[in-house]
Amino acid sequence: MKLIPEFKLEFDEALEKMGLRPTRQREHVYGVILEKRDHPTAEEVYARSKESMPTISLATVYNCLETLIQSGLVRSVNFDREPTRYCPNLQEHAHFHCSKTGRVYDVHLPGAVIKTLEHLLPSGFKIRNFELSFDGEAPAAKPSAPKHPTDS
Amino acid sequence: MKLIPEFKLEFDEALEKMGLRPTRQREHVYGVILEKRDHPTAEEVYARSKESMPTISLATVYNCLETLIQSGLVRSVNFDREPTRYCPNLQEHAHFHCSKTGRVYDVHLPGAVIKTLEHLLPSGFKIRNFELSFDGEAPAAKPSAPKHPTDS
DNA sequence: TCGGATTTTTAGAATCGTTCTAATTTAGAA
DNA sequence: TTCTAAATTAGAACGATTCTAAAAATCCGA
Repeated sequence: MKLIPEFKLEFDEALEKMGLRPTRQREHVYGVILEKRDHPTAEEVYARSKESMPTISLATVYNCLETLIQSGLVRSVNFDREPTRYCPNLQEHAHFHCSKTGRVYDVHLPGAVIKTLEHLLPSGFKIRNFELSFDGEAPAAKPSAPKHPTDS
Repeated sequence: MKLIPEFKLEFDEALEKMGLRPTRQREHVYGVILEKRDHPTAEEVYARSKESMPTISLATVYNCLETLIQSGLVRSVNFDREPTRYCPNLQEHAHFHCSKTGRVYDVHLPGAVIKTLEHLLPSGFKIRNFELSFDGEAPAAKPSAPKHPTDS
C-alpha cells in the first residue's frame, strides 16, 4: 500500500498541518482508501489493510480513519442505518445509494448547485459541511460498459 | 397525546392504506412527535411517551416509529454518528445541525431546488428518497426572538 | 545518537443505538 | 363470541463504534 509521491506529499502535509504524526498505519489506511475508490466501511478497510499489514487492529483503523478525516484527506458518508463509509475527498460531490445492490455511486455537483445549496441558509448560519445523498435504484449495470455516475 | 381530528384522520388513512392497524401506541407516538416539532431521538420519544403512557416499551416505540415511517407520516433524519431523529414530514425540507448546541433546524427547500437536485442523476437512476443536511454553527439564539429557519 | 516526553497502536472490554425473540395481548373478521 | 393474524412487551442479542490501559513508536532536544 505504498503511496505514490504525489499523495505521500499531500498526506504528510495534511497531517503536519494538524500536528499529527504520519505513522505507517495512517499511511497504509490512506493507501487502502485511495487504491479502490469504492466506499468501504471501516470493517472493509480493516480487512483490506490486514492483507498487507496483518498486525493492524480494528481500533487502529478507526483511529486512522478519524485522523484522516480531521486532516481533510478522507470524508465519511452516511446512509440511513448503514455503517459509515469512507471516501478520499477530491472534490465536493453527492452520493447515490442503490437499495438493491448496496452499491454507492458518486454524483458530481456543479459549482452553481453547491452555491445554491449554501444560500438556502439565512445569514449567521455557518456551514462546516453538508451532505447530500440519494437513495433509490440504479439501472441494471451492463458489466463492461462505463457507468454513470462514477461507479463504486 | 390525543390527536386533533385532522391528524387523526390522516393517521387512520395512512395506516389503512398500508394495511396496518391504528393502535393506541402508534397514535400515541405519532402524537408525541406532532406535539413538539423538535427532532427527537427514539429515546426521547420513548421518554415523552411514557409520561402519559407509562407501560409503553422502548421496543414498541421503535416499532411505531418504523410503521409511521412506512406510512409516510414521519421521516427519519440522520446526522453523522448521531442517533436517528424523527420529524413529522409535512413537506420536503433539509436540515441544519448545530454542532455547538446539537439543535436541529428545518431548512425550507424551494421546489426549483428540489427539481435541480433530482436532475443531477443520469436517467435510469430512480430516486426513492434524498437527504440534504448541513452541519455547522447556528447564530447564538436570542431566547425570545423568532429564529430562522424553523427552530427545533 | 540517546533519553525522555508525548503520541500512537493494540487487544479486549465496554457502550450505544437498534433489532430480534418468544411469550402475551390486542384487533379485526367471520 | 371465536378465531387468526398482527402488535406489544421485556429482555436478550447484535453490530458499529468508542474506550481503556498497557506496550510500542515517534519526535525533540541535548
